Amino acid sequence: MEKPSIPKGTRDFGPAAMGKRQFIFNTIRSVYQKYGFQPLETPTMENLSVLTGKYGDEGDQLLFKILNSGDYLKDVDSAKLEARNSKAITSSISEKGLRYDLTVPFARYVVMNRGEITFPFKRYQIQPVWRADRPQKGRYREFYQCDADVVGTTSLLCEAEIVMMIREVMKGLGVTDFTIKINHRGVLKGIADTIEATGKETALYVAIDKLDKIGKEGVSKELSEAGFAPDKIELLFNILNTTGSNEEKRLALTALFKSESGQKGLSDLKTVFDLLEASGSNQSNLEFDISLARGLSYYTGCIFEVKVNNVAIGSVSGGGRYDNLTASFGDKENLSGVGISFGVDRLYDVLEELQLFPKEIQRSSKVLICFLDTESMRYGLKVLAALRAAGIASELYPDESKLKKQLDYANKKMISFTIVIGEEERKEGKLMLKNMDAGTQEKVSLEEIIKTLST
RNA sequence: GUGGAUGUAGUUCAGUUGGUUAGAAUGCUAGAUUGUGAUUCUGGAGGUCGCGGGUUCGAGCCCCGUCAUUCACCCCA
Repeated sequence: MEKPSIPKGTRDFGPAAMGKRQFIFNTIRSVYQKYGFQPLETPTMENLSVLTGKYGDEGDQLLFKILNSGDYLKDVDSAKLEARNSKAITSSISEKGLRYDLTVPFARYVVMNRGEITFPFKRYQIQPVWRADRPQKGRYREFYQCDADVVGTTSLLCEAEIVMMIREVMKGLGVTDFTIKINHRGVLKGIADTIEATGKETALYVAIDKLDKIGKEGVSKELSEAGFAPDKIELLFNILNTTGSNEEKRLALTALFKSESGQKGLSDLKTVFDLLEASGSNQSNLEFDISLARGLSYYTGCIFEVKVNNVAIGSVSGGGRYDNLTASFGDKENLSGVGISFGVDRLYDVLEELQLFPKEIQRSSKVLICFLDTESMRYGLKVLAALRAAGIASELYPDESKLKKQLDYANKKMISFTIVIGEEERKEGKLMLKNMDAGTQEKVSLEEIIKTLST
């Protein structure tokens, strides 16, 4: 027998891990619902025609494809098959793939159901996605995303609410030291226009996005290799060196940018900041980061990224506004959308590292009923029913074993109370309640136990 | 897709310039304790040293290949 294993980059989640994961899911879900988002689920697999071409060439390579059922080689062009040309025959042997993110399936859903949807449509979606890249720290082939998006409005209130939701989620998780980075694709375009990088925007954005990672020297090296002149690179760093408050940076760039898209980006950001102020929210944890670019090619307006400070892991959340998404599904009236996505798996690693998981979530039953003889077990069944009727998570040890073993079981399951039932207790009509954390015990009535454990 | 590191008990790891029967801690299990756990004491089970080949009188250790894990790059949650 071969040793069993699971595919690279996938994980099992045992009871301890699930308690922690559900804490994260519940926190995010309740914030989303509080802001008026409604749940949506889409299929694990999509038709490849939906997925391909939405994530760029790199993204297409990272799609997991599903082999057609049945005699999948029957209709394949034999010349291509003979030539071992995998790419050329992919379309004939596979027509479905696993979803790569939640935004594209959402856009697909909106286009398919737009007759029935009331706009602006606010939906949240918590489901796993799959990417076929090589796993590393904080990076998996199967992982969960928690998305919230609004489509059908260009109002910048959505952007402001995204900032507020991020703050609430982080607060609910107990994370205090974090930074919400915000930028705008228009600002990036403004930089590109200012240093006359027309046609080389992508190389520029990719390079400056790495600023905090590889530093000024790394970025200028990369840019000169991409054909940027030294004086342009110098000009770029003059812009990126803009310091001060969000407002100061915005004013400095407003004076500098000549292009329309640059000014549009700055005025959008001003509106978002104003809306936050008007909501009674300040700009704490919010940083206008001129060098923030983000990879996904479909963002067109504001872009977000959330970093937990002093933890060596990539961003735990990201998002932005996209204007052209439904257009790629042949939608004539192009809908604008804006959204945010939290990476549960990374949040998990962060909370683990900072030891922020509440202790209670790891508990299962609140009380374990132990018994010493057959008759006491039957007596315990009534106690068990009464406890459950009172809404107290409880269980009865199923086997007739030594008390030692039963208590050991309670310890391992981190059950904080046990009830011991023997001949004495049956006669007296009282139960021995034992606090497993303190090590104390006393004989009390069932009513008193229910009262104690209900709090 | 590119490059580096690591594979020894369920887990975390020792293992000398290559030398006889591969160890520890922890966990598991049974007992000391027939009504009291997380402390203590005693016993027990548990290993194809990732896999395949090579060098050697002799390989856990050296060499080659392979697979797996992991870190970094590209890209990304």
